[in-house]
Amino acid sequence: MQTRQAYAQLGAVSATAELRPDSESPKRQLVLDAAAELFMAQGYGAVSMDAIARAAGVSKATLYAHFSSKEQLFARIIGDACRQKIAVAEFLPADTLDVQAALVAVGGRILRFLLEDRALAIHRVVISESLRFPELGRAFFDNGPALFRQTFGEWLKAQTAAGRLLVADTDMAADQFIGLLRNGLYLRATLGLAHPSEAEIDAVVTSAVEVFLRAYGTDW
Amino acid sequence: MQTRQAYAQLGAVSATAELRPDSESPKRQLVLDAAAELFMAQGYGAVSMDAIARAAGVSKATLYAHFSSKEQLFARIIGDACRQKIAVAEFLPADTLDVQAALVAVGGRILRFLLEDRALAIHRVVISESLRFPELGRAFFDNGPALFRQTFGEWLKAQTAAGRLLVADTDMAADQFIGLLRNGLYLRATLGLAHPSEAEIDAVVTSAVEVFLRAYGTDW
DNA sequence: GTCTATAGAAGGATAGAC
DNA sequence: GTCTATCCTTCTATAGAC
Repeated sequence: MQTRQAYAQLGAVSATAELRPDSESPKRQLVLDAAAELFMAQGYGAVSMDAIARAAGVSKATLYAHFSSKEQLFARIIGDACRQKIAVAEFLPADTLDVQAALVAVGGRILRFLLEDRALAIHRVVISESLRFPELGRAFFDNGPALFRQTFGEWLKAQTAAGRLLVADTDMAADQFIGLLRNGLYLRATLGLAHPSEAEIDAVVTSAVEVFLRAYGTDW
Repeated sequence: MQTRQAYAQLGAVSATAELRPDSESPKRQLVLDAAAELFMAQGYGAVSMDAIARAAGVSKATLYAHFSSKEQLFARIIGDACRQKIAVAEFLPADTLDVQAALVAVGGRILRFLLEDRALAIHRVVISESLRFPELGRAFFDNGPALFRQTFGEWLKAQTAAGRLLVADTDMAADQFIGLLRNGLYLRATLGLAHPSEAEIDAVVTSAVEVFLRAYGTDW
């Protein structure tokens, strides 16, 4: 049985593989991995093709045999990363009676995902280079925040129909839920100032759900 | 009468001057202005010292006579920008009876400030370069979000003492208010995807205040 | 496909004249 | 202080051998 799996992406996750099972060339994959690592850690400008070739253990000529330019390689790497998925829907059970528990579960999942090193790196890179590569900003937004907003918005609508929530503007409410999660803690992590503790994360999630339910709950 | 003016900075605003009335050299100021413009528009890596000299109308040698390196010039420009102030306190009247109106006023002010081209540019640059220049991330955070959180948090505390709000954790609540404002609309602007309309801004502010008051108000 | 070697351009920084 | 001219390094990209 093939279950319908709804995914919503919020940034990216894990390696750059999988989307391309045609791993024809092993060296090609070495280049992709090395480039992903370097670009995400340091951004476009700070990484040279020499550095990528060195890290991948191939020559520059080989690198250029597979990718026609630095820009193309970068766009490919980050574009792919933006299309990686995070399973969110499975944290949104359609038949839950405990809305609060569901929100805490999905909120914790989202915030922890956003705080992962890789997600932070992609967020940084996309913001930095969205002017030079406008298609990346679009890919990131469409596959990340916009997709989540739709998935979560539909769940809010269903919960409202079931009488467990009172949400009129589901897009706005979904954005607000994210906003409540992605607060000062997240900003600090984005700026590389501090890795938040599990306790801090839990506190943010708990409080966010509380605020959200006071605004949109039926029994508060 | 010299009124006490509390300021909280959220990113930066306007030119890079003022902090340095010792505008000894006119050329020095030309360099600072040109560098600020270019760095904010394109980031550190994409801007060359040649380009700055050209835009400022001076030679590279003159540029290096005033600033010892590209890194130093960049850190100086962005560091100064992070210390620019936005007046927030004047939008937080201590004696207001209408909490909702006060929140709408300060919320609109904050969101519109954050959406200014210059504030967006600084936010982008600081995020991009916070790994290469850790002191910038710190300066931005301390002079921006952290300062606002303190100012706004104190106001929330006063309102709670006056019985007009019910806020226990003022830091958390202040962060949440910002988070409610800085949602999908802001992200879209950060990525250069769309300049939000005044109507959209107003809608976000209104809804944010509504949620905030349902969570922390006394008569909702 | 893969390598070594290098062309050709651009960038950061400086020397030396004025 | 300011300029012109230039050094040296690094970068992207490619030629040519294997």
